[in-house]
Amino acid sequence: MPTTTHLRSLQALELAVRQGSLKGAADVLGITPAAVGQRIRSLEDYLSTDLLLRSRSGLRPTRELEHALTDLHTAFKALERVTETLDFQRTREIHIVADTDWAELWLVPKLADFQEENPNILFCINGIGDVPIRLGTPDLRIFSDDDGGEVLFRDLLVPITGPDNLRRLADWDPVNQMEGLPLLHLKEQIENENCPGWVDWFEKFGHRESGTDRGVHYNNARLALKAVKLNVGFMVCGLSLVLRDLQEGTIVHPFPLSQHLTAAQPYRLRLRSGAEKQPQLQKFVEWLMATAHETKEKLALNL
Amino acid sequence: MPTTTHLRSLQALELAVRQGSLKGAADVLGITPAAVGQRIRSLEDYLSTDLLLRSRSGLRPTRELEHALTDLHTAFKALERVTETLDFQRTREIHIVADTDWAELWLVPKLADFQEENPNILFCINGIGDVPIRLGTPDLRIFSDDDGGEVLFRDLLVPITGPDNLRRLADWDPVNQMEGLPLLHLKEQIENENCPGWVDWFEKFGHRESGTDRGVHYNNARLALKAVKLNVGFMVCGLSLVLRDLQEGTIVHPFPLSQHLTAAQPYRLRLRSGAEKQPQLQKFVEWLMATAHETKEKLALNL
DNA sequence: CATTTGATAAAGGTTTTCTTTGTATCAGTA
DNA sequence: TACTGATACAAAGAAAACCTTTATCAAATG
Repeated sequence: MPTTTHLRSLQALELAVRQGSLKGAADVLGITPAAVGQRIRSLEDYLSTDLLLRSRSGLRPTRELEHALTDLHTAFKALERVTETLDFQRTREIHIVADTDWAELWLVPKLADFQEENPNILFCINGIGDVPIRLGTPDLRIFSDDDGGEVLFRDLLVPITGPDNLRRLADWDPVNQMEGLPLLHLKEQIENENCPGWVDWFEKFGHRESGTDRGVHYNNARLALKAVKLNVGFMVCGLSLVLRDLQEGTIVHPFPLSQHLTAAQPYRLRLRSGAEKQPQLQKFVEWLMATAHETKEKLALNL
Repeated sequence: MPTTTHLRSLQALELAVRQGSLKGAADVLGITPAAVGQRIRSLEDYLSTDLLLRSRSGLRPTRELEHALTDLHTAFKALERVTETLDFQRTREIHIVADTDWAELWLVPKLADFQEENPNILFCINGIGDVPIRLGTPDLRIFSDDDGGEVLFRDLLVPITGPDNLRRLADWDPVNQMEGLPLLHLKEQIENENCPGWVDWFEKFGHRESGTDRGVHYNNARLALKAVKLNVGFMVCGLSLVLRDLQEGTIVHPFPLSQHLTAAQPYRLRLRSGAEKQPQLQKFVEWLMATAHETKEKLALNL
């Protein structure tokens, strides 16, 4: 009962014949041509028979090999079907459920970098992305709550507005500078005890006394931010979510950043159990932690 | 185009299902059950799906796996055929052509030790053995000539006889002790210039003057040795070939071993080119050199 | 209840396998 | 013919996969 050895050699061999070149096989396998050559040579040595007639312009199986070729193809075609059935490609996907604002304004803009490095990893974030949503536990959950998980960073909440609105401030009441100006609120800031907004900010830093809870309510930060950029008014927003906008000048912070509130909870990352063993998630989490760390440092600089 | 990874895991998986136990698969693969478990677990981790329902009494594939099982079997059955076609089993064989006497009296008796350690390696020595002879170059050639190759040891040639014959010596001519006693010759000793026999021995050490080339001729040492043990007469024989017989007392050397001739050439080992890369030959050559070294030292002790 | 058998876990070591780097060879082209 | 680009080959060191060992645990067996 001969148990097959040199499986990887056989795989390389089969591919090399199919592709007609070591290079071709190497590309498919995602390794170097030299490695493919070594795989095949090692089998040839083991059998002490030549299997491939090599030439620059294409390969040919030797007679020895030719007799085995049909079975060889059969085998690896079958294995490919196994591969598909067992859903190997799932291991190329990452499914994330996260705080909407954070996902839209922090994660997604930065994700392009990661995907450039890892074009084969597909994402599904809050149900949308490269691949359709799946049933079952997502790979990662990222929220600003106290349910545990690894801390990414704790956000700062600061007032922002469109650049044109700065002028209006200057002309205004010298004591209560914000009095009467249009406020934008996030639904969450109103409803959620732990999500500080204008009310808390005015309470702490002054600048306005009346109607601190009045103004337009937005369902999510992305829309509110859009409005801010159109100079609709003033909002209190996670600094981490708008660092780039501030840098680019599409929005401004009318008060010193020292006048900020601190988020009740940091953003935390929770990994589906078992997920830490999957290579694509290892990569992604590593990148995520590093990128979050960058943000954390930028926030610290602005204190 | 998903290229299949974890080939060995899939192999282990397939075998485990077929055998119904990790242990069974391990035995077939020639590795430990723990290793089989690891192979399969690594795939399960990679896919983050269970594939096998383990229990002491048998394994069952999970539903996930069940769908892939047909293809999995197809694949590895096909690979087995490939294996056979490419003649993997040749790599379990060692084909030796060697000096007949050396093979029969030195190699074969010692070979049992090696085969005990390596029960899967099959031998064909001078056309006979576990497997039939093959066309083409044998893996090893071992002869006492000057055609090059690695030296095993140089034999000493000494007179031997059956234990009962010693008494006859004692009663005999005090000067020419061997005069008139029955001599056994090997055909080679007569025909081959470089194969010293009685003629050369008497010439060098005396003990007999007439008819040193007379007596019975044998085609090979094994038969002659058999006759010696039956006290048929006296022969000159390679010491290495009869060390054990001397030790056991089934034969004796009537003269001090210092009265020996030296073989014209040592035994030399020549490996078929390319053979050094085959694992079974590496093992065997290593064993052979070590064992030959032992013999060499025993010969040196007897000088 | 003791024993045996088989699965599991962790640690450590070994072997494979891969990448890197540099060279040689061939086919097509100027 | 010399040049150029693509490919195969070789060797060495690095990385990853793989295996063994040892010990533990649980079910099956006597």
